[in-house]
Amino acid sequence: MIIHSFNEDGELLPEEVDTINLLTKIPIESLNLDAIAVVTNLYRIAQGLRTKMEREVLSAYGLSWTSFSILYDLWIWNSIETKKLAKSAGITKATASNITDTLERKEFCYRKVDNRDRRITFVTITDKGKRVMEKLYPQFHENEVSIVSSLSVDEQKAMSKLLRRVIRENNF
Amino acid sequence: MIIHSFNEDGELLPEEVDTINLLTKIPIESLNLDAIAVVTNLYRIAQGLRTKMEREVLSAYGLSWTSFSILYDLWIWNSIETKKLAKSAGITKATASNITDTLERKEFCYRKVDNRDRRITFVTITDKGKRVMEKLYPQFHENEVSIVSSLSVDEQKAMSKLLRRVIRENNF
DNA sequence: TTAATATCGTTTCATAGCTAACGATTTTGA
DNA sequence: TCAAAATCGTTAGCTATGAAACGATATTAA
Repeated sequence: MIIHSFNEDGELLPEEVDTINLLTKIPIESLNLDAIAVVTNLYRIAQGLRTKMEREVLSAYGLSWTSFSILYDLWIWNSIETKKLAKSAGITKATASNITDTLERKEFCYRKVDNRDRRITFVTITDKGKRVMEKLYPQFHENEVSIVSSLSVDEQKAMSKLLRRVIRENNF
Repeated sequence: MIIHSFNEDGELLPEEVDTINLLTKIPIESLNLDAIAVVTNLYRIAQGLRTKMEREVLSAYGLSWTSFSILYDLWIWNSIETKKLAKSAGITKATASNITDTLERKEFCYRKVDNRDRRITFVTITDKGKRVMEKLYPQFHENEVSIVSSLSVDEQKAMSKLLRRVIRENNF
């Protein structure tokens, strides 16, 4: 009956119905089903987005989602420290270092130690890297638009507004 | 000035402002800034969510995000085919196979071939696995609730509704 | 100045994750 | 009936990923 009151309008996805049916049988003091719905569905879209982009756009260029996001940052900022690169992509410095290796091997970027502070390494996009992004990004963006096209512009704006609040509150 | 009309209320995150400033200089026929905002912020939360959970909850149990999601599915369904496991977690069968290896080594689950169709392998959670989830899940859920607590219940419901539409339209 | 501390990027090592190929099994179609 | 096709999970070989440790450099404190 929790299901009933929670799914009066048949709004829930089939997986959500299964999950709630089973979770409510498990002895947990307080279960916040709305929070579960937000988190689960949010992550599901992110995962789908990533997989779709890798399959339909990025694989043709031999780029993973994370490699792309690193190259994207380089495209936007031209030259940037490894640390900022890692933070922006939400990965560790170690991973950023590895991915920079890969991108460097493909000649999409190069490294240069900062002379003023020799602990810092600047990563810079090459012309080859720029050409790839100029060809790649329009395709990426097209898919991006397509994925959210089921929402009206107002709904997109409303969604972004809520998402930003979550980002701010959690320092994401 | 695009920025101006787009950020009249100071709503945008600093990274968004940087990105738009630079993207609008790049020659791309049509740029849908609302779509970019939704996709970018959505993924950013998913990444933050995953990292936070791994650091603050899952690492104590030696579980990655994906290992957890597999174990969670087993907890909910008790016994399930490898293929469904992979689909539910949004990973390939190969990865699901690897993670099942790891979980089996920790004695959180075991495999059993289906007698009616010997191509199918059922993965089943063990008592040890269940005990871990009973201890782990409340902590996970607590964080889940905390992360979306900046939204009111109505906002959470509205958000989920929009998210579900995107999932349905994209078959995510 | 010098010693202690902090910061930055890399390396190491384990697991996660993908694609492609494979062996075993079941289903289909002539 | 029986060969061809489809399906399932695993393996092989690769890159991605993070934690921890490390070397080099910079900053701080005495």
